[in-house]
Amino acid sequence: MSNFVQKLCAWQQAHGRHDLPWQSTDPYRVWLSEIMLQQTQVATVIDYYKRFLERFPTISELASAEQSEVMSYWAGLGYYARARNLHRCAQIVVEQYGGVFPREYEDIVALPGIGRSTAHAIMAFCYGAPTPIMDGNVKRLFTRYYGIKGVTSTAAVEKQLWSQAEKTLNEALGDEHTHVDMACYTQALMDFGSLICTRSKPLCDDCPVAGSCYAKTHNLQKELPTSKARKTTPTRHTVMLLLVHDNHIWLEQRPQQGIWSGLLSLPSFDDTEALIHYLQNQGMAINPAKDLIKLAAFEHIFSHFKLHIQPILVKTTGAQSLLDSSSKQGYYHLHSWQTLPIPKPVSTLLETLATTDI
DNA sequence: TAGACGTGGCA
DNA sequence: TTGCCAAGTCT
Repeated sequence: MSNFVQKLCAWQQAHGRHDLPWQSTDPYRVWLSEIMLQQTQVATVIDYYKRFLERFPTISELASAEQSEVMSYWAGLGYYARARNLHRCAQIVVEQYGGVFPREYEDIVALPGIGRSTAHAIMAFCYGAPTPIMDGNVKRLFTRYYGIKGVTSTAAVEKQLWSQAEKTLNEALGDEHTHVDMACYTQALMDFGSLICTRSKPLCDDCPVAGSCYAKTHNLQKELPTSKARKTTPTRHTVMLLLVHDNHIWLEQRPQQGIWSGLLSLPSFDDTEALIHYLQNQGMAINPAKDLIKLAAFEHIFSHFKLHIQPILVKTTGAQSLLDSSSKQGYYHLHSWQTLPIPKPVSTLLETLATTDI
């Protein structure tokens, strides 16, 4: 079943990226790009790569440079151990291999900053070695295509993925009717993961292997790869308006969708900016510096997230809107809202307000 | 082996 | 603003 490999290679030739500045069989260029691309997006790397290569055109020139100068060409890229390892690696290649990048896997993977995947990538691109890579793109593609469940960073799933990658490749290589261009296939895995089998909203309509894809067949594109459990509950922020008029508080009914659906609550906004717009739309002349009184913020815990609530008090003496019984929005007396359907944190807030001197 | 390592894009 | 992730490796 080497169809997968063949289809991906065909896709690569037609739709893949062919103009990246490091695409060649020169180990120095490939190695440098692989290091820069670790956990870093292509768009970010391109300029750094060009500048770096211009200053250090060969491994020997890199090896003989001062570390501080090497670092200066890396500044801003992040993960600076990569640059230190790169420099040290260049010196090792010069000293131990006469300036010629090694060809054997054991030698390559022993170099600083080069792990299993990078070593395989260098060998596939430069030497056409029949060996698979395993990066974020391949993980996403394989978990979906083969329906591999579980968090991909765990040892067990990682092992499965490598094993599947080898199996897939070996089946193609074992088929005497199939020629596998390793550089093309390796680039295909990464381009495909980055351009078609994307994290969110994968372009299954443009996918040549969608017909045999587990995730597509079972409609599990969103569930795969399995995302790891969050450690801390996420925090959302909201700003609540306490619009007070003559011992009355303005309440509105929550939308039917989302939290507290249908309950009465204070007008809520993503930020103060939105709150000001709201007041202006109500025809209120607002001086944000003077009329907006920030009360103490607090947090409300839901099952799946924390809500950070910033209450803002606005006292108005302007014309009073009447309580509209159909929309339920309007001014409620500060001492007669207790029987209304109001969410806990809001009633707590109103309680505080009613017993505070305003 | 889980955590650290940087920065930027995206929802 | 927060969280997640991106051509991973090292300790």
